[in-house]
Amino acid sequence: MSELAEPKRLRGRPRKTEDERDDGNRRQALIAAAARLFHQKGYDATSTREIAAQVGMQPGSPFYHFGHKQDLLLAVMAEGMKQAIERQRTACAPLSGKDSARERLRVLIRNHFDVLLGPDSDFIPVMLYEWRSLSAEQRQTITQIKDDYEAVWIPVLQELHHNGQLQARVGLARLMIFGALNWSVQWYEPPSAAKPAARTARASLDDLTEAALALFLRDTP
Amino acid sequence: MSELAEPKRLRGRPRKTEDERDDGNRRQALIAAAARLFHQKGYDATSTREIAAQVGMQPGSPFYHFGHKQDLLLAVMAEGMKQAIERQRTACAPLSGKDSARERLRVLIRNHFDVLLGPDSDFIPVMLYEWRSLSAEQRQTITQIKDDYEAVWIPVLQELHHNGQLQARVGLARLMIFGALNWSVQWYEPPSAAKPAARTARASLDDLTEAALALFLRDTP
DNA sequence: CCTACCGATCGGTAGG
DNA sequence: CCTACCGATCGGTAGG
Repeated sequence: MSELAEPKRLRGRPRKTEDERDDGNRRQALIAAAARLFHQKGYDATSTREIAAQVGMQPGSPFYHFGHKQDLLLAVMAEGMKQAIERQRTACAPLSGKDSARERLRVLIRNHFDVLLGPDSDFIPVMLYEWRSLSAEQRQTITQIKDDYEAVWIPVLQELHHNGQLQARVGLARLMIFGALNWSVQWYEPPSAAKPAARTARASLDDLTEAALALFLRDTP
Repeated sequence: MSELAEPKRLRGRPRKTEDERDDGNRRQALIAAAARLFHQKGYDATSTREIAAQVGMQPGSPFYHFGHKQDLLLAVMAEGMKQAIERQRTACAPLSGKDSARERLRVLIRNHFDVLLGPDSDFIPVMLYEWRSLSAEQRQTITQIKDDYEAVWIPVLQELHHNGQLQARVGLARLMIFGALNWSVQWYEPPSAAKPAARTARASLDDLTEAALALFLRDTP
């Protein structure tokens, strides 16, 4: 009785129903698992077998979806940038022409920290730290998407530069600002309620954002 | 005649003379070769065989000097930090109590860029980007040395904070400043006379230093 | 997507 | 430090 009444199968291979075809589904699962493992252990230290095991596949099966391990890495990065651009667009949507350049930068930085350190934040760190493992053409592909992402920042930084709130040359300032933000992947630990006896008060992503603004920008005149 | 008159052997295995024992010599050669390769291709993508070949050893011979590949990685990082601390001390030596905090920070940043991007700059990038490949104890070892290096920065940043030249909390400011500087490893290309038709005017390490100061510090009142 | 498999490479070791 | 070697693992493939 209970067996027949059980609507969900918690073990074994998932059923493939008519309206829930695998299609890109398994592919997406591979990308997500790869992102997690590449982030945790690095690209070279992760075997395609581990990725397969994480999604319940056999060792050779990832190569049905991706010809080479490198293609999986590219897919992780492309998916991550796609999401990052989408989230950036959403974050900027409420902004109007009335918002100051400082406020617009705040929104961009806050969203960037979220993409780097928030939930589902395996993809972009992989992109930042596994660049070396891409082929030359693959780098071109990602560079184009990354340029799209950064393009939104440039007019904001230029306005701040003209304001006098940002002193350094805009080109170098952009590189250093992204460095300061991206490096947080190396040291940031989210404030956890689980570890109440943490040594130091952990900063929130809002704290990081305010600190970054205070570091980079002069007070508005 | 000419053979007997030839004092140097340019080919073959180097002679081991009485007063030129190998001792740490070969060990140092392994560390230097490992630093170069780890920097170029990453730790996991570099085989101990390649390192051996670079110094003219047989595939198994590095393990006479280092029990494990990981120990070689630790040695690269420790050697790099030792040199970095030494260079930082030398750079700071000419400073006197009369120098402003801004000037002291300038010296620290300029030296840091040199350690990251100047000649013989394979070691520190390896330390920054291969942290993940260390064991827990190894990380402790390096963390201690790194704390020594950063300790010199803290009073300088504190003074700038009290001055009002540095606005952000000193702790977060330090992390973000190091991020901005360390990230340069990812994008910096030295200005090369060899490539006169370079697309953009390449920045020198002095340029980077000034840009960093302009980005982080307010004008002295 | 699984089964069954291959060639290559890798970290590491024994014994001198 | 070399010689000779081993077990393990890995990316990738043929064939269904």
